Amino acid sequence: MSNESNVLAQIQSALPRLSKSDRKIAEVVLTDPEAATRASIAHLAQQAGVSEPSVNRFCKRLGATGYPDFKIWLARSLVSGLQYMSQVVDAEDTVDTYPTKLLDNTINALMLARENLPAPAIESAVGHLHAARRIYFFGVGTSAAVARDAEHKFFRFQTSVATHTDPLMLRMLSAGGQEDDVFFFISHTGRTQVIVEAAELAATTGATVIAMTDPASPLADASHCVIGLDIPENTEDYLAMTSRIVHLVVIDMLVTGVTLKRGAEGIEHLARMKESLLPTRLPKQKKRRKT
Amino acid sequence: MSNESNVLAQIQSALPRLSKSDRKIAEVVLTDPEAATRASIAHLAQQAGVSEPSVNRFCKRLGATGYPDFKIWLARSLVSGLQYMSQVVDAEDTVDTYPTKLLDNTINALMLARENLPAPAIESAVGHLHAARRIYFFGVGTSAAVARDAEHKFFRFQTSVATHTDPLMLRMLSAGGQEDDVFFFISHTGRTQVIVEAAELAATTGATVIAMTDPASPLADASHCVIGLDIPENTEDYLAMTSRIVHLVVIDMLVTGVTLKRGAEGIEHLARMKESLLPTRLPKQKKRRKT
DNA sequence: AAAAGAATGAAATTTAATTACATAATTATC
DNA sequence: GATAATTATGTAATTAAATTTCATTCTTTT
Repeated sequence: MSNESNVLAQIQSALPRLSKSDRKIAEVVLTDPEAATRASIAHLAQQAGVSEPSVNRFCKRLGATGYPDFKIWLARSLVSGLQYMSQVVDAEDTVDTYPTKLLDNTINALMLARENLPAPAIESAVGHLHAARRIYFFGVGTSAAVARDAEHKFFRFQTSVATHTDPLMLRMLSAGGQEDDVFFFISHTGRTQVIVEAAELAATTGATVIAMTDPASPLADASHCVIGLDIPENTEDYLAMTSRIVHLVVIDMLVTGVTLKRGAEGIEHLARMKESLLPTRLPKQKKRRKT
Repeated sequence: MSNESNVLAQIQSALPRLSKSDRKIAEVVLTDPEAATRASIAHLAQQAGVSEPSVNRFCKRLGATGYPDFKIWLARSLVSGLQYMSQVVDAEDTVDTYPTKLLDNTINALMLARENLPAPAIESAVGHLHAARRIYFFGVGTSAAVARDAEHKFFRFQTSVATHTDPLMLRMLSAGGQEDDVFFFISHTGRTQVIVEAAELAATTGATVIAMTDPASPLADASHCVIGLDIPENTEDYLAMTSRIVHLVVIDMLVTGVTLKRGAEGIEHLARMKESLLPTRLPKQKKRRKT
């Protein structure tokens, strides 16, 4: 919890966990971070209705060495007009506003993930996936797309991979897990019944169960290896799931990790695969910018 | 006189006009601005071999109210830890480096897209999709996942939607296009033969052809409406396609746009759909506190 | 209901930044 | 080329700001 880039995202995500006065400070900062970078500790304390030491402690808890340092962090995360908080699209939005809102939400989710990357979990997952004889990627709803993407990527290795969304298939395959099998479950909430049940089933077999989900969820409890990501909930936002994007990038990481583990041979294999796609492409024409 | 968003450039250009000690200070700051944001006035003065008031005056001459304010300016002209250039993953990378590289590439691609958002194209696409009686999302390879995601999202409206990857199906369906049909093609390069051919076929029917692709490509030429995105090519990077992520977010935009166009009725419909998912979830457990 | 623990604020302390003033360097003028 | 005027720089004093210490008040736990 101490990466200096993006304090704002950090504060945003920590908000629910904060104490009363810390929350008051956080709110003042989030409301007008720009102003906060200019304010003295006394001014900010007064704004939030708390004491100066509280502000100081707040800063230190976030990882800064003190208030001035915190202001620097703040200034750094106020880049290029990007909105740092999760924004909800509403009926008043137009084509000039909602695309940016969605992009900003996504970028912020990624920046947040960047700060609390579960490197050990990723490393362990890479190890399991590398060693696996057979891999199943399971996800339903929005996560089904992520699972399929993972399948598509891992298919390029010589490991056998499968994805399913049918609850029956899920349960049957999970029950039939074997040593050297890896079951990889994807679920933002970790509370989707079919998925949790399948994971619990798979865990009773000798297979390895990996989950990309909320670490404080039933799915996480049922798994051997948990890739926990700090993603803002944005439940209001039923249209766009930012978590899905983060999940996809994590899949990229896993593929990359496995490729690196396979060494030269693996990298070469991928290069060959890529070459094999060339004939399906038309020749490149001169670039002509269309506005 | 005081452009706070670019102190570094300002210092750089003022360099020749500066006095002896000011120049010394400027050089120290330019050499390692990052460090300067963390240094105290005493430390910086010592580094430059000048007195503290000299540093203070230097800051004021640049337009800041004082040294701490100057540090804020400096911090703002530096961007949060994020690496700006596309980085290539190589064999030397470890679990501590490649995940961040991939994330940075993705974030940068999104930020770039954010700067040149083709709002008119999005608006026009939204109009077509809204009016459509039937929608086909076509993409192959990595873009197939994007197409499927789009299908999954648009399925929630009452419009009929379909995705296919089979070249034969693609061609057949494209040839059979009708007025009120929308063919939506997804391809990063815009040079995938199957896709280009299908688009050209579809364009000969009365249907509307939309493409999310490189604006300077055969696919773009064949389409009625082009959503052109400025995405770094990163061809080296055969593992992770950042373009795919940008495409997914654009799909989110289109879904959002159509929902907004449908007005209250549409939004309500989506809210209902979301509610219908609740019973498939296990109850939420208490959130663990994290320090 | 009591005890332990965490959170908060008042006051004291320390640290950092700024100002005032004196001295040195530079430039302009004769 | 010397001297006055101006500007630049540094030392020391001052002020402002941030931090630590410690006592008190809330929470939480048993």
